[in-house]
Formats: sequence, structure tokens, C-alpha cells
Amino acid sequence: MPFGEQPAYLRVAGDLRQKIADGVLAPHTRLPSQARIRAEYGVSDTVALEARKVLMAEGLVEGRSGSGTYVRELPEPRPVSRTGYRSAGGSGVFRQEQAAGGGKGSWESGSSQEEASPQVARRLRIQPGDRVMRTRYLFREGGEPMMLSTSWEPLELTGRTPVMLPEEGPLGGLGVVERMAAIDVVVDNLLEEVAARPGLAEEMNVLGGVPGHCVLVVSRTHLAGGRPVETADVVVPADRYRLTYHLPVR
Amino acid sequence: MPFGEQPAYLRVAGDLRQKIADGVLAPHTRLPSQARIRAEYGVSDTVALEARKVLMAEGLVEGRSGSGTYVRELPEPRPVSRTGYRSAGGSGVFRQEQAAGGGKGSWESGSSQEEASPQVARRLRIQPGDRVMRTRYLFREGGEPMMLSTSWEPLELTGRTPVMLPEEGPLGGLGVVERMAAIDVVVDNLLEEVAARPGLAEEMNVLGGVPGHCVLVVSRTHLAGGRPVETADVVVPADRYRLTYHLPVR
DNA sequence: TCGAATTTGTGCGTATGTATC
DNA sequence: GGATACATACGCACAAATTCG
Repeated sequence: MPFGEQPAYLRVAGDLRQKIADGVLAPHTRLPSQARIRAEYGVSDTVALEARKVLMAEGLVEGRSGSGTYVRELPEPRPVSRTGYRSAGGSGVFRQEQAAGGGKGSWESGSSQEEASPQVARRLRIQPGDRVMRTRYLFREGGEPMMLSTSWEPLELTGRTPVMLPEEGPLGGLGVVERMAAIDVVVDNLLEEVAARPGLAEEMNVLGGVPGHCVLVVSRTHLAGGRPVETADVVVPADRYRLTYHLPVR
Repeated sequence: MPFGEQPAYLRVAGDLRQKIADGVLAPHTRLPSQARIRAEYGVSDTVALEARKVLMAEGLVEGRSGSGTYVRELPEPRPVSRTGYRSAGGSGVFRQEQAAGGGKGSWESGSSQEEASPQVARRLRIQPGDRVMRTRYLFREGGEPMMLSTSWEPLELTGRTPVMLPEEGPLGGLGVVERMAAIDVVVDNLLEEVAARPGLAEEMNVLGGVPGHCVLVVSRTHLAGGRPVETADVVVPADRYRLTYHLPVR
């Protein structure tokens, strides 16, 4: 490889990527086979293979054994507004959006008591080992699994109250803000931490994706007068959603 | 490959991954060289290479040409506060943090005029083909490339003013808010869209990472009285940062 | 239904360039 | 300079899946 040039497999990958971006290779169409790439670009088998691997790692194409390598249709990620002002009704980060989405949304959930892990304890500012109510959610949209959520609430706050179980009783299924208001806890702040990482095999199994693909992780904490009253991790495949934050500037 | 077994390179990678997780191979220590892997596991050169590639793609190890393959220390993603109120000084999403980080941060940039692409035009609410000033940034921290940013400003707004070039003149290097204030444009809102996707090969080459790794993409738009005056894409490897948003609840 | 051709995925051996020690 | 190690590259082989006549 002469000085100043990039490796052959990156050059080939770049050319194919350009053709995909330009629409010359439309979604669902087949990439040239490895043999064709080899011939068209005058490169070896290895280079053609590596080039395909690069595009697969970038999520632009998808290999189907025995059939071919196909251009993936990248769904425009759906914007989800996170102003905070309208979080009423949102126990999950996206529940408001689920409700607004035309009634197609549904969810399953299950709660159990457990002891706070060090991580959860730090987020709720309680002691590790303190009792918490953990609730797992699986949100669907049109029957398709779209989002996982795990919520933790300190039992010292909600224990022996009507809202101890987030999804049961007269206020079951309502948002954190409403449920806390019912026990005279006024939620006034919301802290969200956004991160991304490759999806774990278990998560992607449930969500119907491929292990290793990007997921967005929103760690959300509801605060009442500076005290954390609920915290949750929300996991969504990154190609389905994008989060929009609207911030005032002074 | 006999039935029910996984490929040889995955078996080798799995064993090495276990040793890393168990601490047998501590951070900053060297993995067995390709030749040693070949001998120890009784596999071919290719399998040893593929196994290393798997671990590199997972971000667990890092290859240094001529030296060896080293176990990476996984950095706790650094929180970056995005309240919006203190965005003064932030031309890049993270510049405020760069400045606060103890002076280790530095950046390169380059500007050029071009015609707005349909995507940029939509974000700036101008016509495709209208002239814009595009500025690319590469931010470093301690010499290490950490973040890419591309900013677009409509020349209809800044053309023939002292702030046309974001990084030159007396206000060069200051934030969007300050520069716009100098031409009597009062930025009052900030819209941020957070998404994640696999990093492109070119991006990760510059950022010192591996193609296919998660990157966080922040699409930020500064607004003045509802009118977009600047928009930018910020790309960071997802394992380096997490974004924290503090939202009031009503 | 069968079989041949194609394509991906995996694996092997080797060679060369280049960075580091 | 020499030895080591990674990065790239070439050519080949075979299994499994798919496609198609």
C-alpha cells in the first residue's frame, strides 16, 4: 500500500457506501457478490470480504448466507420530545408518546421487591440493601416489541401506600408524577442521562434485533425537592428513536 | 466445523474474553501475540487474527502495530451536563466542558462555503442550495481525538459580517450565542436531538476507534426567536460520554 | 423432487509492509 | 540494525444456505 493511500478494503467499502448513500444501490437490493466485487474493483477475495464486513459492521448492509448481501432500509428514527413539562402520564419515558401514537401501544409489566444494588442505591440516594420495588416493562407498538424499561422506587417512600405497586390499584398505569402526587410527594425535576452501547444478547432477543447493534439507554430519575423518588433505565434500539430536548438559553 | 460447535475464532475469542473479564488479563497488559495464540490454541494464523478482531470490535482490546494487542481500560463514560442555561462559550456541544476540563482541550477547525443540502436546509429552514458556511471541528483532549463536529450557518444571516467565519476575527472561537449577539441576533432556544448509530469507518479512523462501534450523534440547532441560526452534528464515541439533561416538571 | 449453480461464512497457508522495541 | 508483532493482502478450500431450472 503506497504512502498516503487508505487500505484497499476501505476504498472499496467507501465506494459502495457512496453508492448506497446516492441511492444507486437502493434498500432491499443486492450488493455485488464477493466474486463480482473482486472482478469489478480488481481486488482479491480477502479485500472484497473485508469491505463487506465494514459495511455490515456499520449496519448499512446485511448478509444472508446463500443468497447475497442486501442494502438495509434504515428507518427514520422517530423523534420523541423530552420537554419535561408534559411528562404527566409518562411512567416510561415514551409512554406519553405511546398514548399519543393512536392507541397502538401496549405494555406488559411485572413488579417485585428486592434489595437495592449499589448502582440503584446511588441513583436513589439510599443505602445499598434498602428495599426497593422493581418493575420491568416491555412496551409494544402494533404488537412489535419496541422498548424495555426497568423502574426502581424506594419502598421506604411508597411501602404500605396505595401506589406501592406502579401498575395496580386505582392509580395503576398512571405516571410517576400522578402516583407520587397521590401520596403528597410533589415531583418537580427530572434528570435524564443518555448513553448508548451495543445491545446485549438478551435485550435484543426480546426487542427483535441483532445482538451488538446500538441501543440508546436513558437513565431517568424523578426528583421531589431534590430527593430522588424513582429511577429507571429505558432501553430502545437506536435505529427506532431519537430523543429531542428543547432547552431555553439565557 | 462439527455440528453444534461455534466457529473456532469465536471459541478463541470467548476464552480470551473470559480471561479479561476474570482479570487474568488485566487492563494495559498484553494479549498473547498472534503467533502465541496460534500455538496455545492449536489454530491457524487466520483464526488467531479473527479472534483478535472480534475483541477489538468489542472494544475490549486495542492493537498497536509493532507492539502488541493490549487490554483496554474501559473508561466510565463522562457525564456532560446539558442544561442549556450555561451554554455560553459552547460552540461545540462539549466546548464548555472542554474549557472546564482543566485546559487540556484543544481543537482544529476548517470552514468553507457550500450549498445547503436538503437535510441541512430543512434544519435551518432555508432553501436547498442556499449558501451556508460549513465548519468542521476536531476536538482533542490531552492530544487524543475525542469528538467530531460539523456546523452549518446560513450565509444570508452572517455573510459580510465580522462573525461570518466562526473561528476567525476578534470573536473567533467564541460560542454561537456570543457571536450571534455581536450581530444583534439573540439566541434564546436550543434544540438537541440525540441519536446513536454505528460509527463510520472514516469517523472512527479519525477518532481512534473501531468502525462499527456506537457513536452518539447530537444534532443541535440554535434558535433566535423561533428562527434557526445555526445547526451542527456532534459525533462522539458512546463509551466516552453520556449526556445529562435536567428538566423541570410541572 | 432433485440437483446444479451461486453466495455467504468460515478456515488455512503464505507473503509483504510497517511500526515498535 | 535486527527481532517481534500487527495490518494488510493474495489465493484457495469447504460447508451451509439459497436459488432456480
